[in-house]
Amino acid sequence: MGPTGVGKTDLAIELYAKLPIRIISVDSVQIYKFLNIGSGKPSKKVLKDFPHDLIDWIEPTENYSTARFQDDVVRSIKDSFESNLTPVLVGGTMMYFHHLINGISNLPNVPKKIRQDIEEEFSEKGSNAMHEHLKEIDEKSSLKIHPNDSQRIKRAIEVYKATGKMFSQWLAEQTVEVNSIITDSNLIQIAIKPEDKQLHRESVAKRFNKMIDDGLVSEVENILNMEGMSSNSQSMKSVGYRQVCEFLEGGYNFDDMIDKAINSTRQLAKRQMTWISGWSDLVLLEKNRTLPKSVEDLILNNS
RNA sequence: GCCCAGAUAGCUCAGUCGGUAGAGCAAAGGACUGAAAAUCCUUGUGUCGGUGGUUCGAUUCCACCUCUGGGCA
Repeated sequence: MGPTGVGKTDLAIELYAKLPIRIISVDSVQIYKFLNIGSGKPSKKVLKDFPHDLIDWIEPTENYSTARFQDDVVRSIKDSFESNLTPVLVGGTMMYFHHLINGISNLPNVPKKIRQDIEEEFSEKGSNAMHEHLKEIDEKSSLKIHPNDSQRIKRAIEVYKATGKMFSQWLAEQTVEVNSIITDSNLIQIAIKPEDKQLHRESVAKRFNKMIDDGLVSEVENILNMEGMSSNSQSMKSVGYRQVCEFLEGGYNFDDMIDKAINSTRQLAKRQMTWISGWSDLVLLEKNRTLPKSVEDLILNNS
């Protein structure tokens, strides 16, 4: 794991070349088909020679979630062990890693309709009024969630609407269990962090400019033209895609779009680093450092 | 050359009827239970262009200078 643009894929590929492993992607954007350039997805050729699970896994019109990821990744890890390959999970979606390792409550699905209704109500009434509403139905959650935090307010309300039970109640009752596939495994957690902050800032800018040169704008145009797609789709909310959509809709000029996208990418990397700095049991690698020998030994012993 | 406007935080700008200043963005730190590349929280930052004058006190008023726009020649 590690922030965007530190070379996680390269390291995984290197391992794949010499050890019996299976690469599983932990990336909430590369999971979408057609989001190639802007997600930093490995090329078709690389993916053919070094197959990754959970890349090109769902349509860009779909909504994905942490919960769905937990199911998908556990299945993938099982398959991997069954074929005598050590699963190597690679990616930067830190919350997916977090819940895989620490578990997540088993909560019921919320029907689409309810979510849409709340969405509408929200844009009518605004965040503070909805927070007041949450306070009436589920005070405990309202205390934990900041009145500006629209997303978490919506989530708490939708769970209540769908089940008649408070979100806080669900969390209290549903004990969080870590999947046995994790507790039974010999787990090594490795993070790559940028060797130098300033250098990483620059490489993020370079990387985005290269995405533009590689045709990110037309990639986004093509995706938006697909049946059922719009700039409101969840997949188009991700860094880079969001700013290009805004540019195509006339909100930003070209140069502003590039600046905003680079900034957002840096902010993303910072948030990813916040996860990492509080992470326990982590082997920390600087960029360009090779894996410790112990990791290779473990993989060999596993299989 | 003349006239006008401007010069304040890293950037864009607000403001001080004279008592040394504040927004947005950026930055730094943090949170994170089905959108997480999402969503949100907290916190700085200053020779107020330079020199002099008036004043108890000037970033604020005045003069000159420098620079940057725009207009007229």
